[in-house]
Amino acid sequence: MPVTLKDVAQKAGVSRSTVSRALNNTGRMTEETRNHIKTIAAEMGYVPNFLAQSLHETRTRTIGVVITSISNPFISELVEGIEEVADNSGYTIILGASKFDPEKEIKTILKFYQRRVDGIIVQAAHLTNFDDRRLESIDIPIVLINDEINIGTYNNVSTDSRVEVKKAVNYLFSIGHRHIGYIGSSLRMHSNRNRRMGYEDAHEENGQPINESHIFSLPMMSDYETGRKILDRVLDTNVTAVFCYCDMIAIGLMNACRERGVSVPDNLSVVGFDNIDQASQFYPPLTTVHQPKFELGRRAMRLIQHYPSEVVNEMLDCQLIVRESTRPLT
Amino acid sequence: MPVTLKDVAQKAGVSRSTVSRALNNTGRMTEETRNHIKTIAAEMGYVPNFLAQSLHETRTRTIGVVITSISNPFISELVEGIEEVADNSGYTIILGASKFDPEKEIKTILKFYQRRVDGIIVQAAHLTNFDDRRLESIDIPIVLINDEINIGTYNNVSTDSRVEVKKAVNYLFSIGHRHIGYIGSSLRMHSNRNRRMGYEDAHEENGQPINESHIFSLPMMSDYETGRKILDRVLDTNVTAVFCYCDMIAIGLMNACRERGVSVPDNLSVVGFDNIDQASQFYPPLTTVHQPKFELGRRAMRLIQHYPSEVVNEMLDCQLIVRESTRPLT
DNA sequence: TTGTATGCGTTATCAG
DNA sequence: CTGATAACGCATACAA
Repeated sequence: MPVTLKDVAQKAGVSRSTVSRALNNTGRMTEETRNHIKTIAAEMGYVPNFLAQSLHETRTRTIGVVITSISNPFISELVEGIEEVADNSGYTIILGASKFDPEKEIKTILKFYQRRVDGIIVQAAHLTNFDDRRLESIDIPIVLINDEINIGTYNNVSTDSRVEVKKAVNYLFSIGHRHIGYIGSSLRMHSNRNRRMGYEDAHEENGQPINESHIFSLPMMSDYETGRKILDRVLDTNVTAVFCYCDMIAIGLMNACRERGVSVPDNLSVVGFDNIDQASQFYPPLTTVHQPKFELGRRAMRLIQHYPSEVVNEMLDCQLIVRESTRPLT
Repeated sequence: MPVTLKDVAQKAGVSRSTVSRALNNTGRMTEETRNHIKTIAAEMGYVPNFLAQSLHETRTRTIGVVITSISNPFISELVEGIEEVADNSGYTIILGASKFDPEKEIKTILKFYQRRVDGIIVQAAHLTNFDDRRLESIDIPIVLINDEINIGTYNNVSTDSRVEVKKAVNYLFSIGHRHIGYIGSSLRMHSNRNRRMGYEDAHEENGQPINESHIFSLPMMSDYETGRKILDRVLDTNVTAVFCYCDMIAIGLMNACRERGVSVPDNLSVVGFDNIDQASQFYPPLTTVHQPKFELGRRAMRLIQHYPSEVVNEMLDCQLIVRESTRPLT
């Protein structure tokens, strides 16, 4: 059993309140008593019970972070950003993985609420899928990251993926491609839809018709496998370039290309999304849309700390990073 | 302010204890009252305060996880394993990043202790670097992961990297290599030393002398950059194969090779350690030692739950995965 | 079957 | 300057 205030008080021959005041440098007392008490507390290895403090202060300096899976590199960078800001201001984060299960997501949020976290950050939210009454009673700060559906209902720190994808596809048009594929991830309903709309926007801007048969997706958990498995179908069409929902899909696809003897970028240009570390380490280095992952996490955490009275939607800019997986169509 | 037991009690016209019993299905009462109370509680959106419960039960169902950096893929898989087991048994994990700073590591452990976590899992521990008296008072379960120095003092779930590296280097000898380099990471003092000893063991087993000039390292944070930057020095020697401390170093090195026109594996065989996802997605697919990352995390968590009375050191087996970054020397 | 009292560990208020 | 007391929210032993 840990040493309590009471234990220290007994040993020091004073009351608990005096010990508390001595240790917190509050109240008035001779430096002598204060130091005496501090010494005894240190000797006994006293460490204040954070639970008791939290219960009293009705705040926990804890932030709940709901993610789909921590082993996704995009997400782990996000979490790193959150953790950094949290740690710098005396907060601690608790983690919960939803595994893409909306019900699990709600459960995790409720679990965090039960733990009386001071705020919740949710990545990949399905919050309004169910008009779930269970969430109504939750009156703590909630910030979503890269949410594409709950805008206006919840605070959101995000990138405008529709616009960013449009830019990326526009780039493909600008270097001469006319038949461009879209490879999505049917598991991420909302963000996938938005990115696809960006793909369509670009076609419209360029006066190009959309060919439904150039839009691909598989309901797979593994992004690498999604990219890898889809190549067959892509090659059945006349696309000369593809935009992929995320870098991992792009990488899976490019690996399948190598196995099939399809050269990237000579036979097929590939664009990803996210700019995970791996994108630049791969060969050919992947042309992709850089998402400021670290900064998304940091902003989300700051938003929790300075919680706005009105719902806000912070938009962060992305950057198209042109590397070697794309080339002009000659 | 969240609804409390008292609020529900008032509305239901009973005492707090009755509400508590009704909700916890303890005590004896008519199903009618019980349901009545449950209904009211639900209507009011009552969610028990976990802090108060924890304070009462003197346990928090919380596990502190100390890591160096969550964005390292090896570590994020570890955490995923921990989280899975934790979640399945009603535990929640809190995260703290040490950034390779031993002092920060200690601080994080103390922070977790202050939060009265039920256990602490530490990756990359420097626990006995300082004979730090601050840790003496901590009497909660601690399990280290892949610790190479505190064996016997703390519980440890690990792989035997010395033996595993020896096997990997033996493999290189077995396919004809005689001049084998070792590329380390001087920031990971203990594990680096152990892996290097495995490298030396293999030389001894094969009756080969150790050439100190074949042992390389840089004090860099980025593993990719370490691998990339070290190639020049490697090429100044006559090594035909290198073992790398981890996959990320191997990948950085192989990228530098491509830029220099050095073919892997034709001109240089490369072996990594960890078998992160990226190892199989890279080209050439990396020959590496598979560490059971997920399982390490799971075992660590289980060890916390069934805490042994005597210090234990659980060893998990690795597997050499031969892929295409190595080839026999002809 | 239900209510009262107590304790978990801390801090703040209020007397002394 | 310091000590007793209440309060944070809950669960349980005990009393009714």
